[in-house]
Amino acid sequence: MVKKPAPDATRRSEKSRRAIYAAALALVAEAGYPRTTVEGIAARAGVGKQTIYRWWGSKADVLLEAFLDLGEQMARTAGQEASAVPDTGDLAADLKAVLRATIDELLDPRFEVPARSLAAEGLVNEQVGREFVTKLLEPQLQLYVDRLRSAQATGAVRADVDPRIALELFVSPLAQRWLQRTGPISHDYTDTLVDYALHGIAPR
Amino acid sequence: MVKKPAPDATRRSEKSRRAIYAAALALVAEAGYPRTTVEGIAARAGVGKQTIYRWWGSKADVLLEAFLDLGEQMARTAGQEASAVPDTGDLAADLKAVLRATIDELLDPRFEVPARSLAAEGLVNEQVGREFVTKLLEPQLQLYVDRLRSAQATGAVRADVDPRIALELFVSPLAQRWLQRTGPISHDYTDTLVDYALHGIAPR
Amino acid sequence: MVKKPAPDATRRSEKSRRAIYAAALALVAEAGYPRTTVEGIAARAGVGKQTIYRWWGSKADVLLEAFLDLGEQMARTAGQEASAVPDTGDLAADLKAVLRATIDELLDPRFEVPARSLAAEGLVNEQVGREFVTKLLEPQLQLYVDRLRSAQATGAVRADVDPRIALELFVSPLAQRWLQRTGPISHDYTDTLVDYALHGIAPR
Amino acid sequence: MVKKPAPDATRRSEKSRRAIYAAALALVAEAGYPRTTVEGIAARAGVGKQTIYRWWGSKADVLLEAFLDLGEQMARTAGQEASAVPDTGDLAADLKAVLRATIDELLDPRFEVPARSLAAEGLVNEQVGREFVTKLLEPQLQLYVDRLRSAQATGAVRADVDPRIALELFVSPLAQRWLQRTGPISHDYTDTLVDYALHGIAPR
DNA sequence: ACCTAAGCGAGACGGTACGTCCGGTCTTCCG
DNA sequence: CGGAAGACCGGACGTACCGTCTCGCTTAGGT
Repeated sequence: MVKKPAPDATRRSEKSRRAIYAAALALVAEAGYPRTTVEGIAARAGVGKQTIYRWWGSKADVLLEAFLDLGEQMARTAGQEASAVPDTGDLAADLKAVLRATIDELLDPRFEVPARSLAAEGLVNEQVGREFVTKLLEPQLQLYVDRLRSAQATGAVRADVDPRIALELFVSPLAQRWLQRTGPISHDYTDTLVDYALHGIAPR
Repeated sequence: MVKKPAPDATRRSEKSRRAIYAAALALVAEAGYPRTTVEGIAARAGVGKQTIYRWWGSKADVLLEAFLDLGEQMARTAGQEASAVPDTGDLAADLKAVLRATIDELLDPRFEVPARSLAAEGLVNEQVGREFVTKLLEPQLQLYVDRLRSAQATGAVRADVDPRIALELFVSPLAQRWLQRTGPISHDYTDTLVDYALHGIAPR
Repeated sequence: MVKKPAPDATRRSEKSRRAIYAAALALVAEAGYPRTTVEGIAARAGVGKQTIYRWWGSKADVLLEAFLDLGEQMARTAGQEASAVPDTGDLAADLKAVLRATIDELLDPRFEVPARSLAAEGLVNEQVGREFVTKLLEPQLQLYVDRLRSAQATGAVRADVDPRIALELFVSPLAQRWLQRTGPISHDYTDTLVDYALHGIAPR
Repeated sequence: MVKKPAPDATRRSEKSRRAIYAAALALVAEAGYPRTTVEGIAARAGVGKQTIYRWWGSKADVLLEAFLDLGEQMARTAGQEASAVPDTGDLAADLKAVLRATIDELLDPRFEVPARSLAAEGLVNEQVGREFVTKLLEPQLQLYVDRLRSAQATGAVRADVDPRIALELFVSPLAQRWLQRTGPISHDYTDTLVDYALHGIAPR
């Protein structure tokens, strides 16, 4: 197998990298993913196409990193409070609060278009999908795992429940409604999901 | 606004339509969605490109109809038993059975590649997404709604539960694991989902 | 060799034929030859494409016949005086008069565009070229042959001169200037040509 | 008016340019002008279509330049003897010699097909026509003007004759017979033309 | 007066080429 | 030597026409 003689990352232009991220996000937001082109990103960033191909393998790669970078920036700006599900002792309340915040984020157009675009690419392009899940989705889900384990310690969740599966009861429905537009998403909706998930739909 | 003078559908070539469906599905299965081209479909179907553009607006449109057609054919071939969730009186068993069958279908490569491709396109292209949901997804989900309502009548599900939301507790997690590859899917997994959904994760 | 089962000319629609001629000439005049299409002619004439292909082999054929027809109509309208070079006894004057009239015709846009188009097609398409020459050009040139022969009888032209070649001395220069735009054409110019042709450019 | 941001000619690929010329001439010679396509030229030259459209505006433009280039090459190869009409003092002999050589060239298929094609295009497309005349035809004709002027100096041609018109007496007939196939072309024919042109067709 | 076979308008069809766009590579020159 | 610029080969796009092929529908004669 022939491999490119990997470029020297220490000499990489930070300015170009940032310009490319900005251009990629802007173009996706303005024109949508399919009408965003590598050529367009290069032109908008004032960068040669080769500079993009030198450091990334495809449009999807660029956007993925740009989006990760955006996430980091936002996290740094907003402070650290979001890096965990709160633990007030009231599991239902904690989950509802986080899901309400998630809804607000999902509806923020700065996130929506690139996130949706990456998710779409990830469905079809396994490599992008894996990275998307590993770097973006799974870390978020792990926070729920942590909170559920803590709830198991206090007896708020049965000990024989698998937290990684349990979290899907309320996270996946929201994800599907948002991604596939299978239904409206609202604070009431996620509240209901939490209630159903905690106590089931069968008579108690 | 300029509109094309809609072609005369009565003179449409049935042979071409079927050949196009077959070619589209075959190419998507072989090469994947992004490497499937309108030109390729036309060539494989032995059809002029214009014949595709005359009746469909895009690659996604063609594939959507081809997939719908495939579904109808399968349904016709397989008989009608699949058009409803079974109702043996044991809700948990019925749901588990249907979800196990769904898993088998999701892993059938004849379905997997085009379904995934259409779903991906639907994330990003709202029009395709709406049609995908309306024509394919929602009719399936409605079958669960029916079964849950029947369960409410027998008291197996609480009367105050919204069936359209309740079904997402077990359907959406499976959908997400399959679409986004966020985890393995197995019969055990869906059995667990049904148990959690029916009785909740909190202590009873 | 397979031959089409020649259509029955007796049942041919005269109305369609005339409409096609008119449409062809109009389109060539408006849009130029290369942008005139069989489809366009058919649409403009309110005729099916097959009706054109049934009776003609190509766009050039249609235009050629349309132009011949136009010529006949003009001739019929204008009377018969133009079907011969006048013979007043003064050869130089007769030739100059005819050439002046020819210039006026060449500059009439109703003739110019289709004539030029047909000539162009004829350069490259031998079949069209032959027909163009045989049916249009040669009959015109024959009139000069007749006049020159008459001049030979009166001694105004040497007996050993070949009239078919001699006429080219004044006709071909005009034709070339008009067709290839190699120079301006005017009454003075053709007068000069006649003088040079009659008496040569060498000292007498 | 929107204008393309003119490409940088200094970075143009000489190899591609030559390959395109060669392919264009070969295809025109083999298949004729109307069956020569930009796509075909690109494929034969091993070049992207865009490389053609970047530097030329149309098939005719390409062929015109290819033909000019061919002319230059031939001239460079053959030496400079052809860049003037010979001047032995015997005007009739000089003209006859040049016209005989011209006939040989006109019948050389390497010249015939592209020249005829360009001429045809030039009849209908004024821009091509102007360039064809300016760059190819007029420089050739100018050589006759020079020779005729020299003849006027020696008294072999009358001083009041316009050489630019006079040359058409023998050049245009040949041109027309060749282009429009209005008659056979031979050495005898051009000899006759020169005789008629010099001394006229009227009795001396 | 009816039948039937043709021409006819219409336009869908399998194709070819158009001129444009963009992907990914390669080359040139600048800092 | 990284980067900007952009020419290059390739290949798909969506459109325009080509010439062929049905469709019904007139519209004749021939019976």
